[in-house]
Amino acid sequence: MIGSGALIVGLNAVIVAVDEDAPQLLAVPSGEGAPALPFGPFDPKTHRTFEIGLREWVSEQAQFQLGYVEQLYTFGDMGREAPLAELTGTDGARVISIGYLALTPDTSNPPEGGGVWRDWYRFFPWEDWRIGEPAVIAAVIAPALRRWADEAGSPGKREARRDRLRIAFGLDGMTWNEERVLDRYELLYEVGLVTEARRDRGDREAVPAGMGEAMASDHRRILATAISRLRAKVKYRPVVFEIMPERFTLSHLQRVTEAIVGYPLHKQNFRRALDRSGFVEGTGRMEARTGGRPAELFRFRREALREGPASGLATPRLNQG
Amino acid sequence: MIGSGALIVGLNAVIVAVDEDAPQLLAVPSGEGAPALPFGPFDPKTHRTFEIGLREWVSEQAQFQLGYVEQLYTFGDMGREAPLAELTGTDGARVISIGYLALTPDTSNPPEGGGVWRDWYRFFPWEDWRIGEPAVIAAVIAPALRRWADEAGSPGKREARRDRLRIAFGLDGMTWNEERVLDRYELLYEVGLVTEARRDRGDREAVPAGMGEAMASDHRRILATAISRLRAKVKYRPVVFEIMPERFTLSHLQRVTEAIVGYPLHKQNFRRALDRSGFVEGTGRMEARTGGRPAELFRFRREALREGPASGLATPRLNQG
DNA sequence: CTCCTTATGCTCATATTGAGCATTTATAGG
DNA sequence: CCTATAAATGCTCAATATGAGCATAAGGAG
Repeated sequence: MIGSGALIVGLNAVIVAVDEDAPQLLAVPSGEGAPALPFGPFDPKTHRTFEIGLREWVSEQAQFQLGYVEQLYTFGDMGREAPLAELTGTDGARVISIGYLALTPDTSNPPEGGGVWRDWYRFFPWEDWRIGEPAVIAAVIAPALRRWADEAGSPGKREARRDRLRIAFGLDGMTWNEERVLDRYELLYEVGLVTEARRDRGDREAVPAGMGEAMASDHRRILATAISRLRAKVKYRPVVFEIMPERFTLSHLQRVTEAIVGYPLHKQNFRRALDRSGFVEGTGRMEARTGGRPAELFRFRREALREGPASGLATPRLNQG
Repeated sequence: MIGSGALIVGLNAVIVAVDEDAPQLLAVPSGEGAPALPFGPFDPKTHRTFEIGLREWVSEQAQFQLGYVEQLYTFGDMGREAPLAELTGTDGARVISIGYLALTPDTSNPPEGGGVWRDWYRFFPWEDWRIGEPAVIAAVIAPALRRWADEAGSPGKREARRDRLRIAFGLDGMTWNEERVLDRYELLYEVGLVTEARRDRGDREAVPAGMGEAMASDHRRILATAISRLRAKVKYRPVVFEIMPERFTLSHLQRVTEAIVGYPLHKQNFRRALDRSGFVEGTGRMEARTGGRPAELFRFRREALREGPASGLATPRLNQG
């Protein structure tokens, strides 16, 4: 056990794969029961860089090679450690976590080490707009947030709170911005609508139903950061292909993209833009689909990265439900 | 002195202001002579969050309040510490730096603590395309990079190196992407064209002229990260206003934006887009300019943040020299 | 009073987007 | 073999957004 005042640097990985259409996240069990993100200590003596350290313990623990890896953010607020103590075996020390986003096309093998793949929308039900606005927003979130805004001390604060919730959740005619995943989570935390918020202040009362599954420590915040980053990134870098199999149909690519951004896309326009981007090329082979005309199998053209200026996939929103 | 094996977490701030038109950076002297970024240790006992810690020592050391602050990246590669030892008084310990970008409109007072404002292009001459392609690219960088590519062991590696330099520097007809500041710096470091690269491997031979001023430790890399981030961010968030004075002319705003992105903008189109964005409003007051028709003074409409979906300034490139 | 300089206004041709309609090509069931 | 269905693809059209440039307006300096 390490005494208080000490500083521990850990690495947390949000490992994302995709199972046909749902975005999947590698979760490991934690002592408390709430799922956690894979966590590994950073050892300054043996790890030359963070990324090397990360790849090393992931491949050790989960028997699993990471492909694309990107640093997200470093989390170090006081108060993170208590819930982590059990998980990391460090008691009282300040724990800093460097969060990483990792993408892999490899979802087949349920990885070793007790990890399981979990649909990320299980933790963020309000983020999935693929089949329209999630009911929990109108039923639970919006009313609770408005109540919270009304309770503010001064008229000025009330206005500030109202602005904040309108921007975060696209209420009152403002448009929903799918990239504000972290803003929304932090707002819900502050208002006390997610389990972690109550747990962290010792309140054992349950939150309303539909607010998603809690995670250990501040891992849900880290996941929110990862989703925000990934949703932004698909639009300016062809990262989706890091989680696609070698060959895929355009519909599959669309389903995966939709799963990431969280809203339905206009099929024809998605294809038109994809076509212009030059990111994919047909293989001539067909997929033996279920029902309907067979689709051609495409593959990612890595060369495209060298050609144009770096851009990602267009995500033409499909309006109307 | 702290023994090796220990881990120190520090905070580095890239503090940016703008002096009429040049982007300015707060630099402090380091023991070696090369300028450094302000650095402060992170104390887990007293700092509740990184950001609080950062603001605290900056205001203490530089007598100076930070406005906008954003975490950039956490740097921890082995080998950073040697050059830092002198600067931080820690010898042999592994030093991790959490880099922050801070913006302030306050450039007037040369801050306390020995810091000075420095034009950031002094460290990155090849990044300033405001008056056309910097001569050093064709004269020094491109030939050296091509030589490096030709020296690669296998044809495959040669091609990979060629691709890399073409993408990074927009050679051979590829377009220059102003956001790849970090890619370019890392490439130059790898090739040994910047002083830091040679210093870090004990080579005392000078680099070619025109490759910019070196900084302490890996601070130039941190600065490159900051510039990359800021160049990307101005396009999707109205962050420029964080370094503008309360009132400004549209030309001034344009000059500052140009200074950040590093290329000239098409004036009329810049204004048209700005106008549509609703970010600014005229104040009716005029600036007593030097030469030419007086310009109206504008101010940032903070309310605009609440209105549309979050976007930044359009940066319509002005083509032709 | 004229020229120079910078601020502003406007126009036009060309992409890019957002929405939908129309065809083509399999599979499943009489 | 013929027909209804389900997808995959192809195309069209109007509404915007973007890239370039011409034209005017308004001070200050000879």
